[in-house]
Amino acid sequence: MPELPEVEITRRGLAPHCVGAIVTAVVVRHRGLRYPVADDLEARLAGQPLHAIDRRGKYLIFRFGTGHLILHLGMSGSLREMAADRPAGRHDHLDIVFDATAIRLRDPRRFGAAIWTGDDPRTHPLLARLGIEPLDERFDGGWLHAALRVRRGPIKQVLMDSHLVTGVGNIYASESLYRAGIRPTRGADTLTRPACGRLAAAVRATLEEAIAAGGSSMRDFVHADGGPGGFQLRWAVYGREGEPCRNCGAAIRALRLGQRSTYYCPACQR
DNA sequence: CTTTAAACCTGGTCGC
DNA sequence: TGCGACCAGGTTTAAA
Repeated sequence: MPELPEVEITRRGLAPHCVGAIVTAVVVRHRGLRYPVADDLEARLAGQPLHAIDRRGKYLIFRFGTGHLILHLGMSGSLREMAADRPAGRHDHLDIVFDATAIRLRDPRRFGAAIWTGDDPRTHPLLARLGIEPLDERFDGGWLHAALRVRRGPIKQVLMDSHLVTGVGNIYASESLYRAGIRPTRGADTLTRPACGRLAAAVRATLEEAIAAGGSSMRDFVHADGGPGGFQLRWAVYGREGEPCRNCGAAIRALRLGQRSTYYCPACQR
């Protein structure tokens, strides 16, 4: 479900409800996430003040008094703030309770993760080697051009490598490449410096627009308050095989790249 | 070192 | 209606 914009929207939606509050209880209903949820998570969190919620790529980092809870929403996860006594559904695996309200993790496919660490979370093996944040000002044409020089393979797959650039998922990769006028199959090391400038700007603009629109139109995405993701944004190419390009009218094409659906306009993207 | 495929898991959709 | 095949926003891990 979530790429970087959805994770960021979740972060912003949750923070006002719980930053500064103290954890009164933790409920784990299913410990079988991508990694087993630690048996002592409840004991670790109880009584802890929540100082902040940060984001690194698609990971959320909850900063508590004595350590950090690293959460990932995987493919189908969502986090919502709600009344603590609201009945839990089949896929509601984790609650962090602050008096009368709770933050609830729902994740049908259970590709998500909830990991406690007492150390600096940025040194955690899952986070330590993540690539540049695409919204970081250092992410620009020059940076991208230098990075792509040594990368083989289709630009779309390279763009989705979280150890190069973190947060760009399958949908936004297709959308950004369309915006930049670059074909997903183009060899990453063949992109010119100007093309890299267009691509870096396109990635940034696509992500920022999605955040501003409040979560784009992901199928299952729900806001931290439970409202729908807002359907203000429509994809330019994603999921539109056979439909006309909004720029030139050509039929959008689909192909598979690294076992992932990929969409592009054969006329606008070279 | 790089690049690619398999694995994790549930649920929805489509064709027969 | 049922059943199997296939698809879905991610990322690690193992294999080549």
